[in-house]
Formats: sequence, C-alpha cells, structure tokens
Amino acid sequence: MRTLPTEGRASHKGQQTKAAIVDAALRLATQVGLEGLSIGALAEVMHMSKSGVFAHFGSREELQISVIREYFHQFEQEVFYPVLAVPRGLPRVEALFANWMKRVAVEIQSGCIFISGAVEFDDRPGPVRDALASSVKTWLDAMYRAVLQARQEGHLHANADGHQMAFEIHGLILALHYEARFLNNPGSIERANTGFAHILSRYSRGARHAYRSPA
Amino acid sequence: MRTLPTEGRASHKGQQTKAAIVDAALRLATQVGLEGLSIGALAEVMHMSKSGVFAHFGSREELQISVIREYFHQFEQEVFYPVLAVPRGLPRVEALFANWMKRVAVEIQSGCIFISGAVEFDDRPGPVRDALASSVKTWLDAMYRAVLQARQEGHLHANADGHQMAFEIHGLILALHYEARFLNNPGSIERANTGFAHILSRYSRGARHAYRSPA
DNA sequence: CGCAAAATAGCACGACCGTTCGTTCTAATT
DNA sequence: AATTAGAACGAACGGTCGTGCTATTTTGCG
Repeated sequence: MRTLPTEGRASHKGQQTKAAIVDAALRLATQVGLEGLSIGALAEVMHMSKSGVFAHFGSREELQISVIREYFHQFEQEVFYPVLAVPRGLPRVEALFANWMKRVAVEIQSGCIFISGAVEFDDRPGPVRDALASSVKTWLDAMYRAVLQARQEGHLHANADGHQMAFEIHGLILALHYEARFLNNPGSIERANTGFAHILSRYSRGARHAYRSPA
Repeated sequence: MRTLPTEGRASHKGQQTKAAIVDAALRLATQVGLEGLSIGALAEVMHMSKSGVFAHFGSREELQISVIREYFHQFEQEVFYPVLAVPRGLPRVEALFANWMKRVAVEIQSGCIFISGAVEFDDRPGPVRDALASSVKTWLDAMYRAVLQARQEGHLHANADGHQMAFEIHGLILALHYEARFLNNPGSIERANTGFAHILSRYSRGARHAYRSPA
C-alpha cells in the first residue's frame, strides 16, 4: 500500500511490467481460480520477488480485481465487439452465441473465471465479488439486449420473454462447461449447439405456444 | 493415520461423534466449499481439538470424501428415493425435477457441493475428484434413465435424445444456481420451471421436429 | 552526467494450514 | 483388580500465505 506506482505518467516501464504481471496472473487464475491465485506463485512465474509483484497492486484483492478487469476486456474483445459487424436481430444473436461457444470450448481446457469466480465468491461479499458480478451482468445484459433487438426486428415471437431466453442460453453454456470440463463427457459441445437450436426454434416467429405441464 | 477408530464394531461412541463431525463438516463445506473446509474451523464448531477431529479421518482428503458421501446420501434420500413411488414415465421425470428444484432452492442460500466441488476439482485429479464425479454421474444417470423410461412409455417422442434432454435440464439447474445465488437475480426459480416446461413441450409426443438454424 | 523518483529486492512478521507425537482419561475386557 | 483399546487433548513442526518494512537497484528527465 505504501508506494504505488504513478498512475499518471504513461509507459514508465512499471506500467508494462504491471501489464505483464496481470497477463500472467490471468493465465494462472484461469487454472487455479481467483482464490487459488497466490502472489508467491505469480512472482515465481514472473521471475520476480513477491514484494516486487505485490508493490504493483498494494493488496491481493486489487490484484484479483485487475485480473477480472483484464478477463472482461479480453472477453469483450473476443466475443462482443466482433458481432457489432453482424446485422442486428437473429443473425447477431447467433453470432454472439457462436463466439461465446468458441470461447468456452477453449475454456474447457483452461477454465473460466466467470464460472469459478461465481462459486468462490457467491457468499463472500466485497469488492472482488462486486467487480465479478458487474462484469458478468454487463455481458449477460448484452446478450439480453441482442435478443430484444431480434424480437424488435420481427425475428422472434412478439411476446418472447428475453430474460427467459437469455436464462436458458446461459444454462446451456454452464452445462457445457460442467459436463465437458469436470465430467469429461464427450459430445457436450454438440449438445449445447443443439440446445441453442431448440431455443431458437421455440422463440422463432410462428412457433406454437408454450407447453403447460398438467397439474 | 496412527490409530484410526475401529471400522468394524458399531456404535462405540466414536462412531456417533464421527457422524456428528461429518454432519458439521457437510454444513460447513456447503458454505465455504470442500477446499475451504479446514480442520481447525471444524474443530472449533465441534468444540473439539484439531487432533481429535483429525484422528477420525487420518487425512483431510478422507474427510472431504466422507463429506461427499454424506451429501450424496442425503441427496438420494431427498431427491431420488421418494420418486420411486411415482409412476414411471413422464410423471416420474416431473417429480424428479420438482424434487431437484426443491433442493436447489434451498441451496441458493446454503450452497451446493456438487457445483462448487466441480469447479474446485475440475483440474485437480485424485480421489476427491473421483468421489465427486462418481456421485454426480450416478445422479445424472438416474435422471437420464427416467427420461428413457418416459420415452419407452410413449410419453415422449420415439426418437427423443435422452442425453440431450438431460443436458438441457442440467443447464437449467446450473443457471438457476448461478443467477440466483451469485447474481441475486429474482425470478430465477420461475425461469427454471418455465424452461423445464419448454423442454417437456419439445420432447413430448406429437411435438414438431427440431428447428435447424439456417446456414 | 547527475539526481530524484520509481521499481524491485530482501527480510521478517503473524496467521493459518495439515499433520505428527506423546499423553491422559475413560470404558470395556480379561 | 489388572489389562487393554479407544477417544480426545495439547503442543509443536514445517510449510505457505499476505503484508509491512527497509535497502538497493534501475529508470528517465533536466
């Protein structure tokens, strides 16, 4: 906490080593989780001393938050921004899901801090949880808004529930991560894609009404 | 490891305190996870010494495995066994899901070690992961078999894919846990139930064919 | 170059971890 | 009554953790 690097000046070397540390920290955290991320292990990877790494952040929490921000940034870059080139409506929703799937397919090997972090911080209030939840909510909301646009464009049922649809899609991604990464079930990627097709089918314009379970 | 209690004889007091320890450990682990479960904290809750608690298990891993077994047992007792009284086929599938939902609704507050454990051990091989994966697989397979029976009874499409259906249902549960417990999104329970109705609708006999996304 | 400031290293701390060991107390068996 | 086994305790060990200090090195600017 004592002497944090100058936030003002630019490219003063410290900034770039800090960026390199965050990069390594993100790589480490995807494997062992935000809680498993230790400054000692990070220092070893960076060929630095613990205190040298520590000085860049002032606290472990600040390091974790930096990692979350970096992850969110990469996620945006990889999943969200590219689809802005795709026409609004159903095509963009499909592109969004396709990009998300591409990302998760990689994370089956490496791990995903939006998922592991949610479990680690689900009843641990504080700034780390806040940063995590805010990032996730931003992304889920982007998906929700894309769905709403698709309805507005007339590609979906006029009374399709956007939150419901986003919820079901989120479930597919979570099931994929769980069954592929933890259970090693083959075919999970295909099942997630098939599930998405099922969801689109249901909410497409012209689809029949929702099923009501008896009793 | 030195002097483990007699595995043979029954109810020699040691057994019942061990059971009490496992009970407390399970309660603790649902909150802080299997990794967060520490012998010291457990001893404090039990008003015992660390070594006194430790002696019953011989290692932390053995304690964690005991917790998993106990959790699985309670899960069976609460979710699985009661539905054997319900007629095979669709009614039993619905009862299975309803019981599962009831359980998860509670775990929104307390936590679920099948979910937190999956994240904690998804790339940490060993006996704990094995015990966890085996329990989860047993349960998911029970759900799968119930679905197959429903198809066999003619309640579902003749070519309904049981694994696909179980995958989608699993996703709903995971999304519920994530969005309700971590994001505090209200209405998640209703969305999971609605999602289940959607799935039933799709796979019910007489439902139209699967939607194929263009291109 | 010279010098101030920033970056990093080194070291020590207190806390907590799982585990081991020797001991004590109690209860059942002989 | 003597013996033995089991249960629990308390202290200690080696390890890792985040963090705080104080030097020392490195950097970039005038």
